[in-house]
Amino acid sequence: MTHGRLADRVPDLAALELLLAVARLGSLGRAARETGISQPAASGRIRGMERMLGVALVERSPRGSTLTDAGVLVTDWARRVVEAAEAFDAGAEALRGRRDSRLRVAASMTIAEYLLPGWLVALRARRPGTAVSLLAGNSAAVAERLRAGEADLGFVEGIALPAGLSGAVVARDRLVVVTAPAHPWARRRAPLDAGELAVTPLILRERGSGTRQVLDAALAAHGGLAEPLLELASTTAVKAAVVGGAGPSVLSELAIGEELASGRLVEIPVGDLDLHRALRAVWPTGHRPTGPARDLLGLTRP
Amino acid sequence: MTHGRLADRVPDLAALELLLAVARLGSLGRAARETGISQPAASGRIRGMERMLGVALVERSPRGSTLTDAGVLVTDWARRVVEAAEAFDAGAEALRGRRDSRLRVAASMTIAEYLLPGWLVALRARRPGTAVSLLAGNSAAVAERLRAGEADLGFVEGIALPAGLSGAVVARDRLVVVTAPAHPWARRRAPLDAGELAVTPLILRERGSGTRQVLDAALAAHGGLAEPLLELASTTAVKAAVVGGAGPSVLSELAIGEELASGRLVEIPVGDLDLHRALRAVWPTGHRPTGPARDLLGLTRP
DNA sequence: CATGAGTCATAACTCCAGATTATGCCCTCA
DNA sequence: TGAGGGCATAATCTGGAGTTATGACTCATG
Repeated sequence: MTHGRLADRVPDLAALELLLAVARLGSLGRAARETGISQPAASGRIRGMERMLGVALVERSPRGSTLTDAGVLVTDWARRVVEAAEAFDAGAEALRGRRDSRLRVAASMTIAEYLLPGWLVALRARRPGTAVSLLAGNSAAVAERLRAGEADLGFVEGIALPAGLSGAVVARDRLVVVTAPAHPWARRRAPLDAGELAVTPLILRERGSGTRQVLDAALAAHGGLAEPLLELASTTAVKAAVVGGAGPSVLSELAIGEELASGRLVEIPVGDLDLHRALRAVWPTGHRPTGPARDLLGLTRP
Repeated sequence: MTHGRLADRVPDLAALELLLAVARLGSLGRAARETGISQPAASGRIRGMERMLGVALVERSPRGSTLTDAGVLVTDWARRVVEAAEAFDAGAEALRGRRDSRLRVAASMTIAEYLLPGWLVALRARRPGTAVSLLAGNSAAVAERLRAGEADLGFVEGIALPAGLSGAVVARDRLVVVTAPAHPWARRRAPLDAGELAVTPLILRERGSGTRQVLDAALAAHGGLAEPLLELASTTAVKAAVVGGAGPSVLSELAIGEELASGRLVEIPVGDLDLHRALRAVWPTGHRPTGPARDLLGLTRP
């Protein structure tokens, strides 16, 4: 980390949105109007970004503004930030949503964290104005909500479908054995085998997490999981412990994309074990999703 | 899009960073110290986020603060925003970098847009303080810089290695035929074949883009590309035109992940055409990368 | 050419979000 | 029982970002 806070070196969201608008509309004034500020304010903000970044972003001319070469790149990077912010917003809105929402979703943590916000952004684009409420919990809690009629659609990551529920696979996920790069396993030439994994104490989430259930079931033939090395409350805490070299763990590939790409974590292949798992949308048997629930379901498998 | 600007509904980056610090450190005061503000300021900011989101995020107690259930979710979503901002920051810093940087990188647009920022974040984590400068252009420009000694490492997406350069494949990419969901091709049952693709006018980037070269070469046996329907200057403009229903296009899968997931674009399978392409790191033959260039190269294939 | 409709920049003023310091209460632990 | 860590409230300050008003420039057009 360079010294100096990130916020001092990255323009705020309003400025990034403004830049996207300028790129799209080709004029500071039009972008200003679209974002609801005055033209001088827009001009100033863009100028401020250019000063902050030390690079000219837009070419101003008496008949409009176009992006410079650097501006094109910056705008693309800005778009990623704005997209992440949109996912945040969609998720937060659902979290705030009250009981009377038109679509009440219950989802397991992994799905709520990594997949649902994107789906909600898409739903918002396709069916604007759909009020969504979100409740996150483990598979049992999701099933309970559905059976009690307190949720219209659920998402779970277990192996078996909870009793009384029907479902459809909406995505696949794979559990991955990971260690810090310095761990001895990272230097193995032969893949790990299931027996070794079963006898090794791992860093895991608390009992009841979907990840842990699937893993335990997959290792059943080898005696099941060893007693955990550490039990932590959140996936993030587990990742931090593994990166810190505390020991190996098994995590969803959804959770570790960034860490693998940057080399902070290393994947350890396992020879004789299939750790794929299905992520399912679920609903009470007999109550096929309708209305907004059906819309959302439709989005999850393009 | 809901009315009301995104920036009014998503906390600013400083607040999100603060939240991550609270999650990590378990105390408002410690998080405040780490982020360089006073404890009351931190308390106020968190309170402000909770008011903005309408959800309690942290459980305050006389011996520290821990995240609520909702807080865990929000923190995870916040982390995505912060990571995107870090990529933005790393990219922007490189863009601003001057000639005397320790590592001068030249990259094609696609790589500079989608892959390089992540690599730079990782490089910064592993070799803090490496000054990087970035220059983006097409393959020919990258090759020119390298031969002139004005860049230490290049990244290109062409088919053939430019003369005088050696390289190593660092990633693979696939070109994808896409249309809006309403386009007739989206309702086909049989995959498209190369002959059809070759005679169909497409929406494309301007001549000279790596994507267009690869596509033209792949279709050479079928008479090459038809005259384009539209020629646009940026990938973003192409995407917007396709989403708007102007016609089909062929784009890198790196560029359209979000649009495919949300259903704004539809992938059209092509039966008899392999549109994979290699993304390569390149350097002048005989000058194997050393120092920072070697560090960066090492990061690109974990 | 003169005019009007675009564009963007500059200037003067206002205002509030978010910072600071100072302080108090609460809990825990030695 | 006092010390220390943790959080909240209160009073105050300030700078960034907004606003309106205006001017300069370019271009299409009658």
